[in-house]
Amino acid sequence: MLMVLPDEVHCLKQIALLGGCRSQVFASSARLGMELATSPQTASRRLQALERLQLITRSLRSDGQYISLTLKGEEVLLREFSDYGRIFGNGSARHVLTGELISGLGEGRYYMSLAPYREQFLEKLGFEPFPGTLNVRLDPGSIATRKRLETLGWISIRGFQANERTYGDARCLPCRIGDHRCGIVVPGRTHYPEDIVEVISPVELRKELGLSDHDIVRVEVPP
Amino acid sequence: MLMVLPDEVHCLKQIALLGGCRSQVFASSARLGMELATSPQTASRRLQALERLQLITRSLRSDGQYISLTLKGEEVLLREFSDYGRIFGNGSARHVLTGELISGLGEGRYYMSLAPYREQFLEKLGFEPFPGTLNVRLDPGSIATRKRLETLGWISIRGFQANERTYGDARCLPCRIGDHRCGIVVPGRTHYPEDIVEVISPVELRKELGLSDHDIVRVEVPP
DNA sequence: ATTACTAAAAGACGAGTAA
DNA sequence: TTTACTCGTCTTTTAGTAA
Repeated sequence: MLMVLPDEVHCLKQIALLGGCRSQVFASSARLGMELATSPQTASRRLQALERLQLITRSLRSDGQYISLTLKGEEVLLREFSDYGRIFGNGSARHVLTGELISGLGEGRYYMSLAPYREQFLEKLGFEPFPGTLNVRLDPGSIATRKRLETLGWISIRGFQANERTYGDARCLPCRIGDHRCGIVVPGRTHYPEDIVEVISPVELRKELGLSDHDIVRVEVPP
Repeated sequence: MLMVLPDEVHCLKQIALLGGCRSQVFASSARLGMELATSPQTASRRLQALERLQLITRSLRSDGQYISLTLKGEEVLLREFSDYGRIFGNGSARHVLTGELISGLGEGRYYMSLAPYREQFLEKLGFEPFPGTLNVRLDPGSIATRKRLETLGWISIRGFQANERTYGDARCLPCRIGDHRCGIVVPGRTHYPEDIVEVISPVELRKELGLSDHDIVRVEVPP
């Protein structure tokens, strides 16, 4: 687990605020120094540090530099956002994700069949998951909403060891599809594609709702 | 405009995460030092600094201290939250505030009658406000939602000078009550009670919706 | 104008101590 | 155990310089 200093997070945030999340942003150290209330030298050093931490990428010009956040950098900020979300409560806002049903690789089915996971879902979500997951590729417009979900109350699922293998941690967010209580499941540390969510439920949703590939699915949070 | 260092914000955030926003939290410098990855001495110095900035209040015991955030401290954090909200987009989530209609002090009516304000509302919101505001005292459950609104796209209203007086800045968030497009208005710098929102609209809502004091009002964001 | 380096100045850090 | 000092050390900052 790498340590990012508050000063560095602050710098990263300013870059993101300038638009460094969506695209690269042109900014000189002098300008960044203004925003951070430091000297250009310090701002420059911050950028070097962030680059070394692989939180940003840069391309230098003679009159400034193009900066953009890496995925890793965005994750650092997302974690901050999540902290603040917890501080200020998650309100009663309703989040709706829409996307198209796709077929996964069958990995979900495998993991959902493992007793240590099943037991935790039963205990923490209140239902035993059907062995299989519903994979949804989000509409572009739902991706921002997906990021917002990070601030909500995820239930953590602990990993375990078995057969000389390690099964990782995961987390789960209660949700609903139609009238069915479900859960969005995200595997622990790995970097998961941001436009895909994997949903479990007590029943086989595909059959229950008569869904097939490319159908539009609507996931609502909270349930 | 006071300057709060990133290290100090970080410390403030940890206190809030421990529950310092809702009530006072018992924490020793040693414990805080653990969370902040610093020595107890540094954590202690941070607390002293935050107290001097009036961002927290403390009461010392022989075996630790009770800490709680002040309103000012919470505002600092809220501003951070708002920054992150802007970075990660504001999603398509729907926020609903409910509360009881109360009668204001007539100040809203006065301010809404001033041409420089009226013109800005027309330009930026798309309507000329009825000269008067609807004051709503939020249900306790809506207060967290109200805080969440801070991360959304507020429209800024500039103040002006007239008759040897200064009229302050304000900001406004488009919303709706029933089928009427409205706006939540918050005066600039002053400390506004967190459980009250002031709503403007192109029409006299009290008459239009047949409302009177103590009626329940439902404000939806976005419109 | 920029970035990045070096070196002097400033400031923060944490061990030790007292209450 | 605490908090909050002091003090020596070390890190960070910024001014200055070069590219």
